Amino acid sequence: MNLTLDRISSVPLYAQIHGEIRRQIEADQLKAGAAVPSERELAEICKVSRMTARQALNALKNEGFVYQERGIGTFVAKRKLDVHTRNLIGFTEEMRGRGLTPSTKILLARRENAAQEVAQELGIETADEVFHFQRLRLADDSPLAFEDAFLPVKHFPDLDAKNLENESLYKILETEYGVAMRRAEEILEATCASKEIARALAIKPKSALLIVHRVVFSESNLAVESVRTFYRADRYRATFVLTKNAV
Amino acid sequence: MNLTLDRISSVPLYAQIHGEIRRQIEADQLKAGAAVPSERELAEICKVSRMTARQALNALKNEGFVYQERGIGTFVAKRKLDVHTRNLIGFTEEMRGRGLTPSTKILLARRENAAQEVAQELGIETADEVFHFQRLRLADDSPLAFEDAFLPVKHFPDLDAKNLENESLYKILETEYGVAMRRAEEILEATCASKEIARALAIKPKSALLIVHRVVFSESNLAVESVRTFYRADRYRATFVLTKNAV
DNA sequence: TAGTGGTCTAGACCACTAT
DNA sequence: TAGTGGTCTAGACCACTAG
Repeated sequence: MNLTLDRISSVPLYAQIHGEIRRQIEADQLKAGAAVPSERELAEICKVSRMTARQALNALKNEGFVYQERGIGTFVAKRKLDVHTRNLIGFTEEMRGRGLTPSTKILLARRENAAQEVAQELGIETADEVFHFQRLRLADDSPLAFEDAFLPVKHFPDLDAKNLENESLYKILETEYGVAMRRAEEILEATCASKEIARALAIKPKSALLIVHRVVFSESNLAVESVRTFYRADRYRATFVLTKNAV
Repeated sequence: MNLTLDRISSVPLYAQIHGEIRRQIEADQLKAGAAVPSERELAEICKVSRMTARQALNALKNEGFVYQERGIGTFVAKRKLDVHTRNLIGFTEEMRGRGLTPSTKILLARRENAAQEVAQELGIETADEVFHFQRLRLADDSPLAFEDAFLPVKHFPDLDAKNLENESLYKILETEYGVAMRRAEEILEATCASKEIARALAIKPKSALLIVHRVVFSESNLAVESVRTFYRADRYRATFVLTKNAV
């Protein structure tokens, strides 16, 4: 295990350690079942306290990359299902992680007054304006999902003037408005495609769709986006890692 | 905030603090938006170190119950979607959490040799035996899901002799075999009901179904169960809370 | 300036596992 | 007995926010 830390960097030490080990697991340099340095070893290698090393391993454990056995050690977890750790990331990032090339076609982009349900989800008034975007999401140039998104205008003035077709929305919010995503609530359900959505996605009506309804919150707990994504069931499956006691 | 800890208990202090605050939030004694004691205050109240208080708040944050703002404080998060924190729990526990009465009808319970895919998911050989259970899951006496589950025989001898109809499977594994669940990988997808499943669930063929494919791992990283659950889309939606940097 | 959360240290004791 | 992870302490400095 070879690990050099940048102590001047603003990136916390535990995050550097976490990132390096995760990189080695993803690059298969640390193979499934292999031992990861123990907390005390890692602390010694990196010249940090045990608590800092522990924090790095804890994050890896919560992401499902390693597991720990008391009295024995820390080991790289075997993935049984093809689970891409589904963090809080946008479409663009997720598709790249799956080795696909994402692209987007904007079908609708306008300002409107918030419908009651949307206003409630975003924590705003129905008199307030929202951006309403409908986007067709493609992977390797073939339709994958239809997206219906709402964002509050007051927090993102002129968002509709940005290049939404080629830039990741979450990236724009972070770089242009300084709003970073922190948390999301998701509801997943199944349905059959309506004629309109079937046409947009180039599938037969009544084909199965996976609906992901997501409300995204910023670092300061602002509801930033309410979005429903209708995925073609034949091309998309959502993956999660669940852990007990995510402490 | 009124918090008394049992220092003799085997339950860790941070878990007691976490549990008590979570209880108050779920009972609406701590209302959305309300301030939770700061880390230092909580440490003072409970007579623990700040790191211990912090560990309790961290768990609440990862579960989406609170959010923290640097320089300001810790607050109870507003839930926008009707998200029941979907931890690593079984059907029985989940339904009770949703205020429904779960019941189960066993359709199939036998031993068989593991199919290749199942063997791979459970990390066993195809020559090894598995229990194969098919169960109809009901909520408030109405069909909700069809379940197809596989567990390795060698780790759970005589499991088929247990009372699977009335007891939670996960509870049996824990109390009878000392195997506690720690982690699961899940894949969610949408499909249309086949004739057989439609009949079992009392819905029309080709109705939408939500499939949850789950592989569950124990504390010692044993693959304990591979299960596919076919939920009626009209009666079930899966909910998640995602957080960035689950450290 | 006072208070907050974010990070980090250098220890400690415990229960557990393997040899 | 030696090593592991789980828990806990009593501090410290930092960047940030509010009044």
